[in-house]
Amino acid sequence: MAREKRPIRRIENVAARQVTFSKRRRGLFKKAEELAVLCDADVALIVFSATGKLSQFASPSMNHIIDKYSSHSKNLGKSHQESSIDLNVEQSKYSGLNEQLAEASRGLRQMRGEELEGLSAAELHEMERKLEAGLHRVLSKKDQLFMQQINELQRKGAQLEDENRLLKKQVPQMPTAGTAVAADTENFLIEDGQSSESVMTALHSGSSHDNDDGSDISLKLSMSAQV
Amino acid sequence: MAREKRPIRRIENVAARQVTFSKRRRGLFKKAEELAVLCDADVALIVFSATGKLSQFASPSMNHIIDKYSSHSKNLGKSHQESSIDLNVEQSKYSGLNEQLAEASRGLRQMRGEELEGLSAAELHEMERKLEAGLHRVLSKKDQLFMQQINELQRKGAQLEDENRLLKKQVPQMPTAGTAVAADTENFLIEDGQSSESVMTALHSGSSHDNDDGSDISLKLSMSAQV
DNA sequence: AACTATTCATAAAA
DNA sequence: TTTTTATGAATAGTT
Repeated sequence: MAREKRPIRRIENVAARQVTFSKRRRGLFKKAEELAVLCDADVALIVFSATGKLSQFASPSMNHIIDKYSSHSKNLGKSHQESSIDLNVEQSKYSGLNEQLAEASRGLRQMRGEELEGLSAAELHEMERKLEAGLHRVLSKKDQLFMQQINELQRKGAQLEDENRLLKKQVPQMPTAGTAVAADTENFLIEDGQSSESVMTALHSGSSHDNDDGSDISLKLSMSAQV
Repeated sequence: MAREKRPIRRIENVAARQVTFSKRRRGLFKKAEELAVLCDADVALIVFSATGKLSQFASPSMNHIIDKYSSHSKNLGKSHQESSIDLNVEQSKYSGLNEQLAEASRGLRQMRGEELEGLSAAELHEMERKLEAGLHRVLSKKDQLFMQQINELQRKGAQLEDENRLLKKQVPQMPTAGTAVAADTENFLIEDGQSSESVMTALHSGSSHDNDDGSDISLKLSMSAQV
């Protein structure tokens, strides 16, 4: 794209390669962001230079896209049968709660409709209070289940890590996986004070906006989707 | 880059957006590959179109890069330093959402209080609709984040399992080990038949009679009382 | 890092 | 969608 057309082969000269890398990397990231913005697409770009330095761009977030990617590529995936540790999520718990939520919501909506017609305000208030308390409980329960799920997965992961570490000790030649290099990105904190406070809820309307390929599936589980 | 310079904003016209997406996507992937080849870099590019269609490119392989990325961005944190896999949960996201929830709930509750005093029903209805939509969005987001979290943990767990399996093969004293399947992750699918019916919400009052557990029951009681 | 001469990418139109 | 074409961008080689 300039003085001469460069054949697309590995640039042997190290200095030249480095310079080209800098220039093209900038261009690539710029284009990636433009695509995301212009076309409302989810984009994730990860680049490691030959020297191991990381650059990244992600449209909603790297985690979001990697998750989406994982789900997308293997929905019919295998099930780690060899492992004694089960990493599957029990969905049944959630679906049950979601049904309750839907039902409660229906009730609430109905109640409100009646309210406009003119029943005793105090009476309605009491009913509403009860309903809300119920919903609150259900939602709290849902959060709790989510947190339980996460905690359990973390526990199992830690367990696997321990086992892993032990195994590595027994295999001297085994190289460790990750190369440590620079670092950056966003990172995580873990605290734990689960929510609290009030609650609420809701779900969505019947129109199933079907994607042709339902890539977004994962977030539909609970209650709905479009953010 | 052509007849006219286009501002980098979301293209509202759907057809135009689609056309631009096709063109730019091709260009972006081409550039990504060129960078990988010319500069001997590891590159991973994942793109989901607005309609959910996936496109991807990865230099050595998607799994390789995602793993490398995971190791790289990991823990500035505690434990698990030996492992390249980060099992920490990002919690900060939730706290922000919970604040929003609390605020929205406050608004809703307040609004209901006013309703009893007698403002225009239509007006109130509109306000309620808006508030509910907002709550809906926040809750959906929350669920989404939870699911993301769980997906990621599962993915990482699966990764550890794979690594584990590999290690076991190399340890004579430890017989078991399955056939190693290449590949990656897991996942569970959530089918979706999403509810339907719109809904909504409620929040609570201060009294926390925490769920001992009979949340379902009490909820159903209040509902039936209502109906 | 800055500067061009070129090639490339692409917006609009078909 | 793909092609065409006029034009804006990206960048290879140079300074």
